[in-house]
Amino acid sequence: MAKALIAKLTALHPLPEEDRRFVERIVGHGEDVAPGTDISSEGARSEKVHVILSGQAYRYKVLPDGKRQIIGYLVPGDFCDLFGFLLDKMDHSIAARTRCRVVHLSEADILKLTARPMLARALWWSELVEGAICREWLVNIGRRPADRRVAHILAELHLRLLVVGEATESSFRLSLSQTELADTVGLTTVSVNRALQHLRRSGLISQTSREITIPDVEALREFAEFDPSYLHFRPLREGRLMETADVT
Amino acid sequence: MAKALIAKLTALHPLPEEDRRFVERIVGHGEDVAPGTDISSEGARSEKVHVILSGQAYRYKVLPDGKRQIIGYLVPGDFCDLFGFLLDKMDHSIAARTRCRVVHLSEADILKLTARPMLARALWWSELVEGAICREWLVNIGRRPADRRVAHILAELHLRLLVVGEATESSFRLSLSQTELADTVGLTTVSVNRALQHLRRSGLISQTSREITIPDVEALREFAEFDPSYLHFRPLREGRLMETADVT
DNA sequence: CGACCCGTTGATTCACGTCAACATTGGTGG
DNA sequence: CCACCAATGTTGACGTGAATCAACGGGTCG
Repeated sequence: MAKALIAKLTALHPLPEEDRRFVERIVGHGEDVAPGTDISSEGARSEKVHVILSGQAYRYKVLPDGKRQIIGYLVPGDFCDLFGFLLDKMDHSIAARTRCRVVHLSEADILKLTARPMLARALWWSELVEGAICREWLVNIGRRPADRRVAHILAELHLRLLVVGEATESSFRLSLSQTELADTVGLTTVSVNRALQHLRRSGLISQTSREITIPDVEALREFAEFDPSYLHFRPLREGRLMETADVT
Repeated sequence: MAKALIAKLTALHPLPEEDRRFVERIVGHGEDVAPGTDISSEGARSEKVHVILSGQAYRYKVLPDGKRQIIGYLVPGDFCDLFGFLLDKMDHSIAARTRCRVVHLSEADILKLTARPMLARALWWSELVEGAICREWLVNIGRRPADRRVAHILAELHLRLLVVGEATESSFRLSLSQTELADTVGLTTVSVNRALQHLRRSGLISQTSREITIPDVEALREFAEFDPSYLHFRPLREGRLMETADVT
């Protein structure tokens, strides 16, 4: 049940068998969260840290007038709310997109986790990558026209899914609705719809229902100005750094 | 010379005298960087971590067509590029806005820093807050009209400056040009200019050259939908957490 | 079968971008 | 001290990309 989490934590570095069993022991089995419900809400001062074991979730904020902005996606292995933990209270909400299996870790659990250099470092890494993605989204929303914006998020999702084995070289299943896509890239559903049509007509993607195929990945990326380096898939560099000490 | 850095690291918690002297020893005196020049460039694989001792800098990316998006501001005490360090290479650039004094820390230095629980925790905290700001910017750019966008960044800058004693309750010096403001909030200079005019005409701000006064802070914040909680100025909660162990 | 969510489309509006000129400021060197 | 220049701020006219509004079709679920 902690498979995804362990996979994530070992993406960086093999995890000592001891750490591995330690994680398994800690996480237990978690509980289910129904699609559409909050895992953690803005303003909450949770005593627990939530970790997604399976399913997908997203971070979001809503404005007074009801507009929503999605500010990140969470996949199995992700920690939801180190925020509520280290920083007073949550500054945004997290909702389950699909049915999710979520574990609640106590402060003590987190303490034990982060006391282990390898695990602590994995947490750091994951946080830095999430920050990098957020910055790239800022560029995407702030400076790109609608069609490139949509192309960019598609290219990102494709690669992220590819890396975890949930996409092929040239196709993937887009699990997001156009509404979610719109709230992610700062457009309306109508604009997203038209942007997708534009991408289809240009032959950059083709679509049957939610299955998206990308005939020429390079072409899509170029159009989207997508440079994958911000995803940092070659995680830690050969660094001696932190090999010995706890950078956490 | 390390004053600002120490101030930052102690914002969370008083730093043991020992840690304090340790920091002072490590940082040395740094070197000057002229305004407008990069402290760290996208794609760089720096062996060093840069820390701003004085002056201001910003993170940014530029698109193929020359458009620029500013994705964060750095103030004295901030670490520039844990990225280049933990994650292979820089995914964005950092430029000095004003003359900056910058120290270069080696891997060994960072190791020594982060080996100290208090300092490591301060790093974590600072990273989390930066992430929170980035997310709020995403909302700002993605979902707010031009005038609110500008109002929001003004409200944020005002508060951030106020906290470090560089603003009064009702006024501050806006050191950013309208061009920089525009690249921050994803608009053009013309739109920023008109948004500012709108704010002036509504009486939400008044301006003499770069000095901005805010007659009614609450009014501005309400208009901007600015809720300061994402800045997390009440840093760590009473948490026993990490009091004893190294969460870093 | 009806209710609802999702995708799609067309007509229209409007916020913001673009372009171009001009004013103002501040710094620099003669 | 003034002349010059570059960067910054301001303004108007105009174009356009995306929002808005509204309607409709298809799939799914109770």
